[in-house]
Amino acid sequence: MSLMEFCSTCGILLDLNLILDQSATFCNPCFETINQTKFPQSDACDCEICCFKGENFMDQTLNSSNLHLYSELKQHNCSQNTKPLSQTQRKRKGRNKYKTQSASSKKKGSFVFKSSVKTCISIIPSDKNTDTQVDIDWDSSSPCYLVEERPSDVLNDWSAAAAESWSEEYLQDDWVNSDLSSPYVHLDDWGFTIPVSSSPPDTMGLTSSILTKPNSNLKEDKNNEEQPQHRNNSSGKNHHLFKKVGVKWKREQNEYCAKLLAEDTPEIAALVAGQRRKDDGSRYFVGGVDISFIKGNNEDACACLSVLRMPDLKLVYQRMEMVKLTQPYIPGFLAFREVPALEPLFGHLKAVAPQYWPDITLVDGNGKLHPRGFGLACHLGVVLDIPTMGVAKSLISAQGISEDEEHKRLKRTLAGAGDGFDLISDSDEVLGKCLRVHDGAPNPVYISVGHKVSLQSAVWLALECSMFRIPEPVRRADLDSREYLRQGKTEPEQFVLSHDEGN
DNA sequence: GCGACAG
DNA sequence: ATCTTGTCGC
Repeated sequence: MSLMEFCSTCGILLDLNLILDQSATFCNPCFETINQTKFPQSDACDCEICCFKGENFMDQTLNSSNLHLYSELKQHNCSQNTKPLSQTQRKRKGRNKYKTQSASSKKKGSFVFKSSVKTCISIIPSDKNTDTQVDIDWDSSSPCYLVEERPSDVLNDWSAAAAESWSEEYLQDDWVNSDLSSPYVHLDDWGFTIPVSSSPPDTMGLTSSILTKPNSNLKEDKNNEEQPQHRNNSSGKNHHLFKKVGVKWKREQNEYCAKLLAEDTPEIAALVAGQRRKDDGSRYFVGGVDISFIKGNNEDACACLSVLRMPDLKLVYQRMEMVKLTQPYIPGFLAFREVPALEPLFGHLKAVAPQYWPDITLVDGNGKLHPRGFGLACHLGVVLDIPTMGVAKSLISAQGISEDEEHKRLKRTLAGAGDGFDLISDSDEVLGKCLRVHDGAPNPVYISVGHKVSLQSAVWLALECSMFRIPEPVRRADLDSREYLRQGKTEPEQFVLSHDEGN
């Protein structure tokens, strides 16, 4: 049973069998025309409810992946159908993804440019209160430049201010101006190619390619030929800021990685062997950490450490406090954002309730299952020298592992709690396990070694402390820190189970 | 060539 | 990480 679809441009009835790209709702002739068109610049819709209100488009060429932007714009410009589409309507239009994931940031008048140029990382501040939008080319041969693009006619004042502060911060780092050609060469052992030049020419290429691209602004077609030249010459209007943060962070990860222990300590081995759970009443404790955020603010967050007593999963200790996260989230470098916020929680625990010091801590993120084998769980474990393991809710692409068809097929074979399969890197190392942790939760979770624990033990522990899809220690940390924020609390909150209650 | 990549 | 709405299954 096929649905009726009409071309968004000319209105002709479409033959659905001929549409290759399901997100497209254009007939072939219109598609061809559009495909060579640029987004109209400064041609934003002005209707009250439109999510493109106040939006400026860069003169990107339309293609099948950004067609939905064009159809949205077109729809609202023609002043018809100004009501937002219902979810089912959106699904039929194939624009569900766009609506649910991007609409909120679009509303703020933010602008995100996805670089198509290799060898650089582009950053655009999306909102003065939110995280920096980071788009990274993960080609392993890419140098690690963070590039900020802000043509002055596209981004407004607050982003200019944000960019200034970023640039100041960057330039204070000694390594920014250092010669990259020698000190970092050893990183190549891990498969990274490090840029030799101290200025990133490809980035300039990116910039000029934006500025010189012919701009077919629909409203000003007379000026089309002149404008690119003009803008390209007035380079003083544009600011370009660079940072080589990835190089520094990769080096740090490699240094820590040498200290990583992916085997059970005698204590963990004994615990898993059941020697800590005999009827003499001895129990063990499992910690869980997580950080929750307020919508629209990626700096102020609530960090939480929960400790549960096993095997009854009773909460014995918890601390939540507001933290400032100064670093942006960059996939592969999550630890640099979250570890500084999580570390103090363990200091408090030691001071206040050392009797509840966890035998192992579950971390909301990956451990060895990571592009460089050193994710958040490893990082936290090594820094604090405690046993940790990673529990991630979605799969990170790393070392040949990705959510491909084969992976999806394997996931479907998992029938119940305890079922799982190894995640094997392209160099045949088992980096983690895709594991169904509970019968009621068909979605698996990704377990990997953090520090001082083997994968087998980590899997056993994950199963041992799960009542739902997410193992209880991290789940409690997640749920409670979210609730803390929801109630607008700001003062640290601590809970310690008294000795009497405990028995 | 582009996209996708924990939280 | 955050947002919303709808849907499915027990």
